[in-house]
Amino acid sequence: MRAARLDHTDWRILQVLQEDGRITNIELARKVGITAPPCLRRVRALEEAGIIERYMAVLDGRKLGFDVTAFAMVKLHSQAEADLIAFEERALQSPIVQECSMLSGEIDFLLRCVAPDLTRFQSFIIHDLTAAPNVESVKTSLVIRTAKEAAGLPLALAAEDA
Amino acid sequence: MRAARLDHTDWRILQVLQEDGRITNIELARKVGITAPPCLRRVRALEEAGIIERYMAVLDGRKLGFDVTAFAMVKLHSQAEADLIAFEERALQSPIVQECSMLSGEIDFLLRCVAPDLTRFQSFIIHDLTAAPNVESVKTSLVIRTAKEAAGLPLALAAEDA
DNA sequence: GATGAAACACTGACGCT
DNA sequence: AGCGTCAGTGTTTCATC
Repeated sequence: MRAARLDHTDWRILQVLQEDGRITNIELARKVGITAPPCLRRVRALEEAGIIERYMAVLDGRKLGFDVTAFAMVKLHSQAEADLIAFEERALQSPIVQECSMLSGEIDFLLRCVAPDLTRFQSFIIHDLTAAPNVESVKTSLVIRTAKEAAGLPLALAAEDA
Repeated sequence: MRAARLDHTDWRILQVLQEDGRITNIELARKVGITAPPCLRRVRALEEAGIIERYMAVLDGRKLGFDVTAFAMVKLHSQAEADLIAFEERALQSPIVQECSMLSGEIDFLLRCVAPDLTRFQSFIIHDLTAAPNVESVKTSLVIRTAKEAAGLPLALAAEDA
């Protein structure tokens, strides 16, 4: 589903809400140059359309004891659709998997993983990934540091027509 | 910096706010079983401590015209700290780079990229990445589908002591 | 898109346990 | 230390133009 055409105000609303999801509607309205009621109507419409999927608090994993972030690159033996889906569903079972992307090319899946310690991560890799059916190989890389973490979409790149 | 010890209520607050960053304080308080004022005090403390980094709206990239998501795996010639930092800073210049992680192992950097189309993505890879100093190789993989996108931390894994 | 009004939420001060 | 009650202020949200 593609959205109805967005105007400049909508883009600015999205930009601001992506930066600060808890901004009050009044301040948001002020920032985009309209008054509160139409601003709220626009936000609701963007939510309805699924353009705004949800709002979330971004937490600091390190401060909460998630000392390990890692990527797992998975190759499967079979790339038949049913087999891809089967693997995906299995990967999603684990709370350790934060993000699961199906890729084109040599690697079939890239998993972003978070764990409290290496032991838990390793046991996930061995018992849940390597041991899963159809898995040919799993290569893991620990994240040493993350410079920019899921910062949000670069809306300026797509808002040129508004 | 490590945070002060969190109790069960704090963990539930984090869990709820990660799910719904725009929940009203009153409803949040109700969900975690206390009244609004102490609940708000806890939230503010969690923000102060940097445990809650920020709040954001999660947007649907596809509906906004970001048809391409891809990962770029970069190897450098030199892994000296200054060279790693130099590359990182350069990568962060581009709005296309959504996430930039320094890795251990063969691959030095993994970049999560978003672009409106393949042309823009390709031009980024060629002009900004491959042409950058110290870059040995860049391998890219397009994301065919994302099953679970940066869903947030699996707080249950770390909250066992509270 | 703006105005005004009513319902609701936020957030301070204070007392309690 | 931390929770709860109360009350003033600001915000959300609806009807209306």
